[in-house]
Amino acid sequence: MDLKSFVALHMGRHSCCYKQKLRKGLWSPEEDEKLLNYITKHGHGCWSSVPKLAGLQRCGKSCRLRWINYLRPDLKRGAFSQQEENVIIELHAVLGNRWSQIAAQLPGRTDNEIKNLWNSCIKKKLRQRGIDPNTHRPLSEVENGKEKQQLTADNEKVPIVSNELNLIEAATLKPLAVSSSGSKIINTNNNKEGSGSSNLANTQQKQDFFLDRFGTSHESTTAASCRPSDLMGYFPFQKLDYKPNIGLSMNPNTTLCFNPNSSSSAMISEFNSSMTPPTILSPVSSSVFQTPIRVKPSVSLPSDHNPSVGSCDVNGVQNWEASSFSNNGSGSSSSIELQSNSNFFESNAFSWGLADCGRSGEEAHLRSLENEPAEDIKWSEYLNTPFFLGNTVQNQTSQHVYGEVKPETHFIAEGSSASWLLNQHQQASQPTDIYTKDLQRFAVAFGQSL
DNA sequence: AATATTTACAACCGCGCGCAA
DNA sequence: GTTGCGCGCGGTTGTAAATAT
Repeated sequence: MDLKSFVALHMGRHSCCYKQKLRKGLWSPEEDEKLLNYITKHGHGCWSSVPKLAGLQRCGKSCRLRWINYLRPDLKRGAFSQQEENVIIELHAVLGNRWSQIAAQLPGRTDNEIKNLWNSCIKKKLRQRGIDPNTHRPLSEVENGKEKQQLTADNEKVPIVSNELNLIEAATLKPLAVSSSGSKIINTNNNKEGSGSSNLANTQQKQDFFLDRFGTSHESTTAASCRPSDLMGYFPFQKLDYKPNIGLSMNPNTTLCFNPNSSSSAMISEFNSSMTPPTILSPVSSSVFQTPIRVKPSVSLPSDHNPSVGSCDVNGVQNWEASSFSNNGSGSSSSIELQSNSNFFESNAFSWGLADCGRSGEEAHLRSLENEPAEDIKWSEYLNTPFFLGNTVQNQTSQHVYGEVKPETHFIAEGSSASWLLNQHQQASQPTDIYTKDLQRFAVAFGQSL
């Protein structure tokens, strides 16, 4: 045996393959049949023992992979639909290269399949449309950002993610470290006061949060590589100079009630005035906006975490007056000011995903009913995306991803992005860690923006 | 028709995590 | 606390088919 063979046999092979000479490479139909027959009859049990019991000259790991990626009976075969691609793009914007989590939202698809599709197809499509597949932002913006970052790196140690970090801080309604800063006028413009020293104490912590939550292994080594678009979907108002007084009512338990007296139209008009492309969408559908949203308790905050938030009525309905949120801890009525250069709405990622979706008759009907601008309906479409309605994804074979608006009086927030993301996070960490708490705070705050 | 290149997909590999001994 | 094992994940490589030259 020459050195090359020795190395190939002993170094490049998984430990389970050391002892015997095992087959590698493509599976033959006979091998497939053996494995399929065995697992069909006995289940896989311990994978390391499967090949022996099934009469295969393969390692258990290889058998497992073959089963999961190819032989499993519940696999959906065939090309990815446009809807599936859209889902992948949106989920990738949030989750990064967490293929298994993305695959979990696409029944019948494997992480490997999705990963391959991304690397071979979607990446290319996005680039052709001028979108950076890593950041989900326009390529020009990304390139400019890199240049700017290079120029300012030495002078300003404020990471690019600061915008999003500030946003999430705003959304959490109180400082991550309460004692660090009393003033919380959130200013997410780069290089402005909002990223000043009072926030720096938390910057690393928050950065870690994002890197932990969203970063991918190859992109998480620097703050600059944390994709700003990771927050797409979290903050549909990112582009706005958002001074919400949306009259959202909520109390500490489980139910969010939107105050019908509140003015969403003001926000919408403000929103409309700040956006340009026709594919950009209004943040809310009034049909959704005026209806209660039930939130699972796991999403809501214990009142002692945020005593300034709301009160509980006898029905367990949380009265959460957005306008009365104090972001400086004083309890006085003040708005949460979000100013951002993070051009969520200038990013083409979402519009790309929606570009193929025609306007339905249902849409027009709703628009006429509500006498709202077209963008409102588009937003309701968006809210109906799997990103917001995780359950929709699970059942995506029966419902168009960007399907019709369902004007129910309420919907379960378990399927909303906030709780969905929380669930995702809880899968990855202990629920008691600080980041989960922050995310919980965010989840509550996100309900506000719905 | 032959060869080179690209594409799409399958499979491998290393690493890290959880768990039990 | 350490070690070994099984498993799952994500990055990378290998390969066959398709396409271009």
